[in-house]
Parts: sequence; C-alpha cells; structure tokens
Amino acid sequence: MGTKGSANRQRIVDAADYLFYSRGYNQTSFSDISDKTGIPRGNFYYYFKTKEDILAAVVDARLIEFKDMLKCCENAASGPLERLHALVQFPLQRETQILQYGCPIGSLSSELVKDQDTEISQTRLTAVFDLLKNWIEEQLNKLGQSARGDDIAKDLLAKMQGIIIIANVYRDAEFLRRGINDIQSWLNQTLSH
Amino acid sequence: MGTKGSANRQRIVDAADYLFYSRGYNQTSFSDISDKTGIPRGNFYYYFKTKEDILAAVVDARLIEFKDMLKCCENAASGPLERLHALVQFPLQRETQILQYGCPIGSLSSELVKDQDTEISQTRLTAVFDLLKNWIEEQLNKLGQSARGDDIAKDLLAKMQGIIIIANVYRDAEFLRRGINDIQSWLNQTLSH
DNA sequence: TAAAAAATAATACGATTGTCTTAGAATAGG
DNA sequence: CCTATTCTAAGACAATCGTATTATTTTTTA
Repeated sequence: MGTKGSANRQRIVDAADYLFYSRGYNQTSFSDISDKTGIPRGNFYYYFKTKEDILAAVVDARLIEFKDMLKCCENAASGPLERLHALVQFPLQRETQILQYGCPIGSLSSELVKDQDTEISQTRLTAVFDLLKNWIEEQLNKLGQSARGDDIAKDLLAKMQGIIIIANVYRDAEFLRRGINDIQSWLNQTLSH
Repeated sequence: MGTKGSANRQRIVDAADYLFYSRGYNQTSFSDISDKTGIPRGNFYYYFKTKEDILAAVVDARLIEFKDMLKCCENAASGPLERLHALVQFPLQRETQILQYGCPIGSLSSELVKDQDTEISQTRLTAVFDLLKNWIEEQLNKLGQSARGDDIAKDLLAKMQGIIIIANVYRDAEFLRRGINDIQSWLNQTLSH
C-alpha cells in the first residue's frame, strides 16, 4: 500500500480545509488547492471523484479537530462544569481566525444549507454540531440536568454562534471576550441549583 | 426618461434578492437570474456593470425592507420596550424562510466576509446591521439605558443570530419559538430596574 | 529482480462563468 | 412625424469551472 499517496491526499485535505474556511467552499476552486499544494489540478481525481468528496473529507477532518478539542477540554478540567467552561473559552484561542472568518462549522454550515445539491455533506455538517451537542449533554447529565439537557445544549451552541457572528461582522475582539464571559456567567447561573 | 426600463431593473433586483437569499450570492449565476426573470443574460450589463453592482442593489433593497420592518415595529407599539419585543418576534413571521435559508443579513454577511474582492458591499452589509443596532440603541436610550446601549444592542443581535443559526441547522421550529421567547424574557429582565 | 500496483505529470474536455458588443425595437420629446 | 434616446434581444468573448484521460514514473510485492 502506498504511503506517499496518502500523504499527498492529506496535503490536499489540509489545503482545502484552510481554503474552505478562509474563502468558503464555493469560492475555492481546484486551481486554488492546486496552487497551494503544488499538486496538479487534474490529479485530484485520483484521490477524489468529485469536489464534494473533498468537502466530505474536509468535514471528516474537522470532526477529528473538534474531537481533539473536546478531548483537550476533558484533560483541562475534571469536573463537568469546568469542562463546559473550557469549551466556551475555546474560541479565544482562535481569536484571530474567528474574527476574520467566523466559526469553522457555523459558517460552512450556513453556506451549505443553501446548496440544494450537497445534501450528503449537509448531514455530515450537522454531525459536527451533534458531536458538540452530545458532548455538552453528556456534561449536563453529570450535573443532573438530564431533563433539559437537549434544550440547554442547543441554547449554549446558539449563544456561541451568535457571539461569533457579531464579533466577526464587526471584527470586535472585545465583544468576543465579553460575550464569552457572559456565557460563562449564564452557565454558572443556569447550572447552580 | 424610460419607465419600462426601471421596471425591468427592479425585476432583476427582486429575482436576485430572492436567489441570493435562497442559494447564496456566489451560487447564483446571471443565467439563474435570467431564467427567473426571462430577461436575457447579456442584458444585465445595461443596468449593472458588474455582478457586484447587482449585489449592491440587493443590499440596498434589503436595507429598505429592514427599514420597513422597523417602521412596522414602531407602528405596532408605542413604548420602546414593546417595540423591541416586536422586533424580536419578527422572525416568527418569516418562520418558514428562516428555517430554510437562515437570516437574510446574517447568512449573506457570513458569505461575504470570506470574499476578499467584495469589500465594498461588505461595508454595505454592516450598514444593515448598523441600521438595526442604531434602532435598538434608540429604543434603549428611551429606556434610560444610554450608557450600555451599544453593548446591549450587540448582545440582542447576537442572541437573535445564534437562535436563527441553530434553528436553521436543525430545522427546528420549536427551538426558534422558544429561543425568541427566552430573548424576550431576557429583555424584560435586563431592562427592568 | 520482474511483474503488479500505486502515484504523478500534463493536458484535454465540454460546460458554464461574468463580461461585453452590436443591431434593432420601442419610446420619448420637439 | 421625425429624430434622439432608451431599451431589448441575441449572441460572442475569453476565462475558468469541475471532470476526465492517458502516458509515464515510482513504489510495492512476490
């Protein structure tokens, strides 16, 4: 089995991941990925049958990235509440990118719901949201919030998405920090009983 | 001065407005607009020099739409708090579209921050957000919240964007209604003192 | 090391993109 | 009514899109 090939495949996915994030899926062409990797445009067909296949691979890659992030949150704290706080604070580590390009899943999702053809990848994208939602619910369960777990998890995701959208539109780092702070206060208030 | 011409121009803008919302700006071609209006593709150049000019016209149209919406909120209620509630409730009137395509300004804005070339229209888009923000601040001023007006206005916008994003991703009408309800509770709580 | 498989390079394909031109039709004002 | 202007129809334009093919080189396996 070729090991060189899968390395090049990964380079394509990495370049596409970055470009889909910074320019958007539909605004990224094969030529763009070719320029960034040095791999000839026509060669992509060897690894991926269609552009949507590349998208699927990128979404899979982001799934892994977010799983790593959640693992990181689990390692950073032992208690469920502290882990939730770690999750909420994560955008601060990506402040520059967040302010420039928004949320890696939120913005891609917003773009893809408008594509009628890419239904397959759309379901994959909600899978990323579900990954986060399930993890949040897991922490809430440990805090005895199993009843309203689904609602609170969605609320938390909505709050984070909203903060990121506005911070992105106004390129307002201060608002991002304050917004995340407010979410943490809300978390403490909601989960103390 | 020709009156027929400006009518056709308006038809182009209307079709583009709908298509940009339902499919996205970059996923809408001149051919799409041509198909929807029956106006030959090559004819657009008579009214608009570039595609971005059409975008600018669409953004202007949405500015007017949102101004109308704000006027509608002003007519619906006499007090500033009630007017804010009217604004918050507005997405419920567009429930179907919101669930399908998201927010008309939020989603377009998310798409355009990623375009490096369309800076001009990007500033126009923040103008739509500013329109809302200024109106909200205006109501807050009347409620004696002039000090934290900017912060609260951004918070309100963020909350609405977040709710709409999640409701859109999960196509969850119930969450949309509950989320808006929660925003109203938050409004009452924040502005009562 | 020889045969098989995997990977690379380069290019061609039809379709579509946004842009632009031009000839003619409709409509206006004098 | 005639001229000038505004508008419409149709299509050409180069560039780029995603896709596909083929010949060749590299790597793996036996």
